[in-house]
Amino acid sequence: MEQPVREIATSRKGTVVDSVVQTLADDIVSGRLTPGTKLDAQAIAERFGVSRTPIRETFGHLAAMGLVTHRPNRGVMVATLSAQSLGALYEAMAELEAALARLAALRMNSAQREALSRLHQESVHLVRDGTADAYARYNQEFHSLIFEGAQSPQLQQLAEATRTRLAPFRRAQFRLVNRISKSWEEHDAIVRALMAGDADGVARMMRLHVQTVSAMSAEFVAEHQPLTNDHGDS
Amino acid sequence: MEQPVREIATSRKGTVVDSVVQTLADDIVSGRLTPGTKLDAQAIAERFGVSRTPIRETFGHLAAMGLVTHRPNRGVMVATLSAQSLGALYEAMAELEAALARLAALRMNSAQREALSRLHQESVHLVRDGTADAYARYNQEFHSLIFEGAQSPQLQQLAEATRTRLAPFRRAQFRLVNRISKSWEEHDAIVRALMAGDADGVARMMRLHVQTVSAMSAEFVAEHQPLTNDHGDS
DNA sequence: CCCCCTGACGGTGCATGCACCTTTTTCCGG
DNA sequence: CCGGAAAAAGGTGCATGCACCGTCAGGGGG
Repeated sequence: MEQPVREIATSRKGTVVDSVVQTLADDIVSGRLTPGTKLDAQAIAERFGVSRTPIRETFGHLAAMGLVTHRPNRGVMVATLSAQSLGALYEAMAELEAALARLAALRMNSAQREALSRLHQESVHLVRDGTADAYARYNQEFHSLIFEGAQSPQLQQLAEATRTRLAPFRRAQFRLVNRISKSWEEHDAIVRALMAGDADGVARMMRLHVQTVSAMSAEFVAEHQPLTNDHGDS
Repeated sequence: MEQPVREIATSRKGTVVDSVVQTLADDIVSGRLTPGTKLDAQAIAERFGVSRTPIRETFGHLAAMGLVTHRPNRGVMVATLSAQSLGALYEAMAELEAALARLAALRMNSAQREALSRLHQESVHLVRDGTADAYARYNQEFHSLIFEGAQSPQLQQLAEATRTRLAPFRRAQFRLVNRISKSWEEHDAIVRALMAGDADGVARMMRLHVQTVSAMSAEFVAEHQPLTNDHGDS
């Protein structure tokens, strides 16, 4: 037996298990592990050069995040979502983002408003000649700035957790035709209302914006991902 | 050495650890374990007649719920919240409940509206001659009916999780003078707006209602609980 | 007298081993 | 040849043991 290849870069951590959580969560969020994939505790343990005990703990964390589902005595697999569960998650996301946007409209200081406005304006060119990835990065930053502007750490955390759960299913929504330009226009309306201090208007627009994304994503999933029944397949 | 007394009632479940999670979570939520209490893995293991391994996993679950904080190599303790963290949590709760109330106003069917209205009307007498506990139970039921009426499972779950996190700190807010009658009046306004289908109004009132509870709770905590320093944690 | 270093102690984090549950394969009856 | 039951194989859940880290007490140096 040759020594196993440890993926953990620096062992200077106070926690071995958290590294694995980070890595696996990123694998799922980034799509390297697709929904439905079964996670073999032994294989992962060997992959990280640790025993199964911390891996089991890792699975617990991932399950708590909703990234994997855990059936007793039957292992864990990357979470799959039925169409309605996905819709429910998006609805939650829409309400969370609407609430955060409303608070942001009430609380952002001038520097933050400036930063948001600048980011948004500088992204105009992405609409015409940006890649889906580049726009996705801008989009992420846009929403993050609003999250921070809301100055509501717990609500922000809930939104980010929900965003993480949704990540495996939002993979490539910006590839849909015209989605980028529509998205940018929605952002534009949001920015203008936010600058004007129209809190309720911002909330309403943000809710609609996320709902639109939801519809797009559902469409995309329906086209590209044959199944997604909650559990129990074959 | 007599055999350890197992607290787990029936062992006919599919998960030994979940029982412990349930029990400990309930101990914390109900106040039997107060914030700041250190949890000794060995003692708990013996108490439930199991080894430390599943207890460690249990701790992970509780930490994920935010009920305990986990310092690496230094054990876990029942979560304490600083005043500002508590405020942030209540703010999140207010926004979640407002969103749920708004959806409930849009989606509740007549049977659900009827049930809510009846519950609320039948609780009138609690204002004058009910105990704090009795009113707390009605209050719980009131909010639960609205949660269900919103028909948004994910958002409901977030709200319930947040409610659970807050539980250790809301212990006896209804003991404050006049709180019960004020609370009932707020509920009354909410019910009337909800029956009228005024979604935005319901949301606004619910947000204010929870914020009021927040202020009461903060006051109560300030009076009865000397300290609570914390540090955020996943 | 106070501070810091050091050694012992307690407790956590992880490895390993074993029992049970699930699943699959095989064998027998129909 | 096919269906079902029983046994084997694989994997999960938990117990136990050990190494490392954090904490605290005691002693030596400043």
